[in-house]
Amino acid sequence: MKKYSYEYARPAVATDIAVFTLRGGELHVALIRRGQEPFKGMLALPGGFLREDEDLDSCAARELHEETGAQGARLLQFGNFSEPNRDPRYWVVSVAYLALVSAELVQLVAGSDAAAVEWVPISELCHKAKPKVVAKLAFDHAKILEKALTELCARALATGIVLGLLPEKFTLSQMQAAVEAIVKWSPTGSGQVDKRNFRRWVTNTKLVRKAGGMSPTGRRPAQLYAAREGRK
Amino acid sequence: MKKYSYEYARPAVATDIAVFTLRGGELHVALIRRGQEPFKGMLALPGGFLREDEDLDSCAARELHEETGAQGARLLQFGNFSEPNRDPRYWVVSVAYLALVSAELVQLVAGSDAAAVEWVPISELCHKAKPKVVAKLAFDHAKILEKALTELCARALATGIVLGLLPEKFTLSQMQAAVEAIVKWSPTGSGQVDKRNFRRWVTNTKLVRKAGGMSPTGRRPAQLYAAREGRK
DNA sequence: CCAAAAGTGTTACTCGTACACCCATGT
DNA sequence: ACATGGGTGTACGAGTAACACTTTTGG
Repeated sequence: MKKYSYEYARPAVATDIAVFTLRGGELHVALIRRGQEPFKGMLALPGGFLREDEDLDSCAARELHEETGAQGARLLQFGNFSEPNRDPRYWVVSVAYLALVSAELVQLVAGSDAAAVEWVPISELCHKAKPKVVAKLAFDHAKILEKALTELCARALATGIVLGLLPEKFTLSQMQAAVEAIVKWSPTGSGQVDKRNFRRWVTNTKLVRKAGGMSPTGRRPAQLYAAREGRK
Repeated sequence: MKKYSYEYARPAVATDIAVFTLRGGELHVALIRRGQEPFKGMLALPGGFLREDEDLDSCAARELHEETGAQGARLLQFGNFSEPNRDPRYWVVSVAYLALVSAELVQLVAGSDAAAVEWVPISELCHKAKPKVVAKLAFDHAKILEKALTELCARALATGIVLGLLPEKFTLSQMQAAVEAIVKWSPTGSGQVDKRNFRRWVTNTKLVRKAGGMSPTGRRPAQLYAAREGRK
């Protein structure tokens, strides 16, 4: 059964992914209800082990696809977790990613270990609009999620990362709502973004282009935009 | 001989460290002349394998100490390198660190594989004041060093990272020279720092404190400063 | 007295931020 | 007609970047 032998001890290397999406205007993260010990019944981040024929980014993309069906999403590596006994079973080093997916394009599927994947609102995991995760998660995943949230907040405005939360075409109001749903969890965040400043910022940084057409949702129709090529 | 067996393949996990210092006003990096195949005779970054009782940061600190004698230096994790065949011998995933040490406090020592450690000026590895590494290094270490340099440039001014290059007490001119020795390799860098702006910046950000005493070096004596506690 | 590095303020500009009103449409 | 979200410009303050001369010492 144990087919792989080495002269020195080696850790298993895994990627853990904090997959975020927007549902009903609220930021959610995809979590797995563990079906086995250890931490049976607890929530954990999806993830899986690195294979010999892939690098870490490919591994994260593969796991993301296997567990959410999402393809080509924005993936961002943000940290390594290597404390010796973070997994009670055996030695595991995890590389943590965060991913942003558009709820419309995703269907959660049961993972390879037949555990259920669910969208959990951040508000159920953190209290008081701070990135402090108070919920109990399996392994050190509370710590990982906390760092993911912190990274996400820090980069929400700096890069075009929010675009991952949006459908292919979107209005600027939707985009602003997405940013606000993120920065709500910022440690320093007021949680409010000025509409005119946001629109000036978004047109200066050439992250989006007019996509033509109007959205008939709401009262007055709004211009549709799309992410500019170069960074899907 | 092969005492460790696992059900699935596992990579060896290593840390590779780009150790920078200042010698004669020039930025140098510590490299090992490999004594064995593969890449025998070529230069490589120092590094070593993760042990079961330590996390990645400890591993990097240990390797740094073993190969340079430096202790308590500033270590910054900046990337993972996991391409499947980056090591021709077997499967290795590397976590890359950069470290800044003060030349005065360091004695390079031969590593465990009895290979020689040498300080190599960046100007011998890169041409044209850009962080592009043109020298041939073992494995993918040119790529790693390139990313290390890019990170270093990006953070030279943003954080107190340069303080690692300086002795315990230093003058502001020395500190500015250290910053300039780094940003010289910046992709966007003019390579010049304004003296008055630098001094205002360094006193606003409370990174240093007056250490008392004057340096007799140079013509007119200069105030001595030291890194403020909280961040050595 | 001359060479060489230390030390010191002000101005212009850019960027971020705060703020209020009219417009187009569906009901 | 009115309620709802879409869309627009300006003024102030903070932070950044450009700029030159006097001071202190050793030779």
